[in-house]
Amino acid sequence: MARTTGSRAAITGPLVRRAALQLFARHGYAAVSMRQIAAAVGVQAGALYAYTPDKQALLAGLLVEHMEDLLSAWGDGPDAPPMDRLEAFVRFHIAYSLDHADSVFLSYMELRNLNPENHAAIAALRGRYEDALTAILREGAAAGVMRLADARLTTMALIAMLTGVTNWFREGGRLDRQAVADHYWGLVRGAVGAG
Amino acid sequence: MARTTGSRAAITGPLVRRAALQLFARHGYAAVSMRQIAAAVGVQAGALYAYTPDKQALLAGLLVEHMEDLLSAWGDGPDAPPMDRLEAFVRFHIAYSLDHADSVFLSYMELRNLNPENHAAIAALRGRYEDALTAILREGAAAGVMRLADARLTTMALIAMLTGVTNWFREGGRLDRQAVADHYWGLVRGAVGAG
DNA sequence: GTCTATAACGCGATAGAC
DNA sequence: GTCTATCGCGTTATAGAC
Repeated sequence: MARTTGSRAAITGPLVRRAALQLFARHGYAAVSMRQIAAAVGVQAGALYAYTPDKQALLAGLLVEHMEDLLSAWGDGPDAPPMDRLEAFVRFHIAYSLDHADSVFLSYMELRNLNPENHAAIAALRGRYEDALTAILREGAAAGVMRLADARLTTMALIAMLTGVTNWFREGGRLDRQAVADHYWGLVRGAVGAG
Repeated sequence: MARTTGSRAAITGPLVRRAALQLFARHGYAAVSMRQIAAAVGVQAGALYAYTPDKQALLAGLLVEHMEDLLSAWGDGPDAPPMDRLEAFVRFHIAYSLDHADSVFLSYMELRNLNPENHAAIAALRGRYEDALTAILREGAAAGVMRLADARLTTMALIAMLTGVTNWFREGGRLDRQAVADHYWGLVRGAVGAG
């Protein structure tokens, strides 16, 4: 068994990523310096380069990690009726977005700071997530329980609507999470012609 | 009549703002240097300070200008029936967002780079725009032609959905602007219970 | 694995000539 | 109004000690 006493790599690594995520989301990738990240973790700037080859790889790693976590968290039940699956998707997407607001915001805002390869990788992962909703919508339309003019457009529209909850929702505000999710589900149900 | 021959202030000023808007939208405020903006305009960096006291005032000016233009472009017809006004809002918002994609993106992404006073000014202008939609929804609900659980939540949800069109719409793609607007209007109609 | 020190460069902003 | 030149500082990234 390897001796790790005295080494803090196992905890410093995640700390670096957590600090970078928070700072990037709050101030923007370009506005955050490696020194700020290091200070948040409690190490010197040079030490960060033991955990990432450079600043952009740090960002790309955060976004890949986020998309993979999102995809694995969405556990669809492919045998359930389409309306049940749609409701589950709506409630899942809202809850996940609110629980991971920093990651969600970052993965919408900082795509432009990725090089082409990293950008393509993230876009592909996002496409798989969108496909999950599109599949539900197509099944619902085929089963006659939803009325859709265009499944792909509806996918993009609904995801934008649901993700937008992060722009205004505040814990302890007029509506709690349950009420917000209920209201969004009502809007979605109407939008897919199942009001 | 003042002599202006030899002075290019009248054209350089707008050029500076146009270049800054494009670069800020493309790369992010923090990632763009005054030297880059100057190069895009064709002057030296120092010359920019004849048009703005500093970099942040340049950003704030762009955002105020955008919100004021948006508000004045939305010419509501308060006497029309609520469903007609809602349809007009949907089509206006989509068209305006696609026509001013850089400004729209910037005013969502770079609020955090404003100081508190500038931030409050922009938020107030945005609130007035949101109020316009909320008013339409409340009238529709009162008239019994819309069914809404919560007018303010619906406002935020619909604006996020409509603005999201800028994330995926591409000129010359599968759907043209007219088709996109028609489909979004169908979604909105269903969402407000008037499907 | 983390430190100090530093290389190499770009930044926002200003001063003063024209 | 625009230029050149410059100040003072911050940046990413690396080198080498421990």
